[in-house]
Parts: sequence; C-alpha cells; structure tokens
Amino acid sequence: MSKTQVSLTQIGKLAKQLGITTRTIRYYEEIGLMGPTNRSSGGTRNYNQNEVLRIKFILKLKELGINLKEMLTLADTFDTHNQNFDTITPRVLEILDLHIGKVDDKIAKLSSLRDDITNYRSRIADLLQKQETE
Amino acid sequence: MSKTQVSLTQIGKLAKQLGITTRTIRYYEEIGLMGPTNRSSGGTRNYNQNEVLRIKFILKLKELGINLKEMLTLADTFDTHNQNFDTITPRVLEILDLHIGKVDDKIAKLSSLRDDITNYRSRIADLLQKQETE
DNA sequence: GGGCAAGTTTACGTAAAGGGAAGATTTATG
DNA sequence: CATAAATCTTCCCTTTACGTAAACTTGCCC
Repeated sequence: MSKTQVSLTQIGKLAKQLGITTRTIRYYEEIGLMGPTNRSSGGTRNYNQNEVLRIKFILKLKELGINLKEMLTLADTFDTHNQNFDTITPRVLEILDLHIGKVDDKIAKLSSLRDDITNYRSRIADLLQKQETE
Repeated sequence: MSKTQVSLTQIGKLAKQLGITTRTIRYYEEIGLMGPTNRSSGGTRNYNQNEVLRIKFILKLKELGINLKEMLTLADTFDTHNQNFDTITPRVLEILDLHIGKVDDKIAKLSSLRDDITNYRSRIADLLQKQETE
C-alpha cells in the first residue's frame, strides 16, 4: 500500500514527450543543471514530475536566449540561498529583477525590428502598386 | 573636382565605431554576407556608408536570434529576385511575413516568461511580508 | 623616409550544445 | 527464457561565430 504513486518516466519516453533527445537530457544532468537523477536498481534513470517540470522550465528559459551557463549560476544562487529563508528574498528578487529587465529589453528590440520589417514590407508593396497602375 | 566625396572608413575605425572586432567584419565578408569589399591600391579594405549600414543591419538581425546562415539564405533570395523586378515582391513579401511571424512568436513567448517571473517575484515578496508581520 | 601602428592572409584554437557510434548492460515482451 | 528494444558510459565529432598567433605588407606621422 505504500507504493507512493509518483508516475516515473524513463528517459526515452520523456525525451519524446518533450521533443528533445535523450542526449540532451543527459547533457543537462552532466553539466549539473539537473542534479543526480534517481536510478532503478539496474541503473536506468527515472524521472518524476518535479524533474519533468524542471526540464520544461529549462527549455523555456533556453528558448528566450538564456544559455545553460547562465541558468547554472541562477540555480546556484537559488540553492545556496534556499538554505536559510531569511536571506533568500533580497538576492533572489535582485536576480529576478535583472532578468525582467533583460526580457523587457529584448521585447523592445524585437518590437522595433518588427516595425522595421513591416515598414519595409509596405514600401515594397507600394512600389508594386505603382508599377501596376502605370 | 570629381573626388566623389564618399567618406570611406578603414576596418579598425569601423569596428571600434560598431563595438565589434575587425575579425568579425572580415568574417562576415568571408562567409559571403558582405560581398567583396573595395580595397585601396595597397589592399586595405575601405567601407562606404552603404556597407556600414549593411553591417549594422546584420548586427540588428543577429541580436534577435537570426543566425548568419539564415541571413545568408535571406540575402540570397533578395539578390536573385532583385534581377527582374516583377518577381521580387511576392517572394520577398513571403519571407518578410515569415519573419514577422517569427518575431511575433518570440515577443509572445518573452511576454509570457516576463509574467511568469513577475508572478514568482510577487509570490516571494508576499512570503517575506507575512514573515515580517508574524 | 624611417618607424611603428594598423592592415593583410593563413591557419589553428575555442566554447557551447549537443550528435553519433561502440560495446556492455538492463528492461520489456512474446 | 530468449530476444529485441531501450539505457548505460565513454569518447570522439560537429557546427557556429569568432579569437589569436604568425609572418608579412601598408599607411600615416614627424
């Protein structure tokens, strides 16, 4: 009765589910982004829901340009400051603010580029128009 | 009198002005992003305003995640379709729309991540608050 | 016009993020 | 149980976007 129902996943299935390869998952573990994974008695990796969420979060961060090393230092700070609850907040807030700033920056740049492209697009469209009516 | 005042720049000065290295500029030429650069009689590269603008544009595209190979294919399409003006528009518009789509996508993802971070931030701040008033 | 900074080519080096194969072992399945 | 499929570790390979050194030539300044 104490089977502690946790729904473990093997690496291959997980990889398929996330649209990445097993190599990628092992690589994240290799560089310390994941901590040592629980293994079966035979040695195959088993992932629980928490670890799945962690990988998903990594992928999300990656998608917006934060590289793995940056994630590492971020994770480090979280972990060291999670020890005593008193000190966690200021430092973590600092980091979060920093990243919010970065994200805002990128959003602004992307918007600007979007405008550039749209303008260029309509300039070309105008040219075509003129050509047709001539 | 026919000095055709074009204000040429040497590579080092240009690099400094753009905040990149000369290697980067030569590299962009090397992989075909810049076309052969005009040289002095002695062989040193001279850049005119157009080329400066081109590099600036490249840097801008780079900043938002378009890699150099993607820029190459983009440039290719522009060049081949610039031959006959009739065919340029549809294809170019198609590409531009594609990239506008990509940019929108990224902006959306960044915004979502920004929300995630902000939420997390305020949850932590709340925790701190509670701790203080207890 | 002598000297030194700046430029040139060639070529090897590097960091990031995995890819891919080999050889052994484990797990799943008929 | 046998066999196939999936995992394991180890190791070398690959691409991208330059960095860096060497050996040499040009350009600019006094």
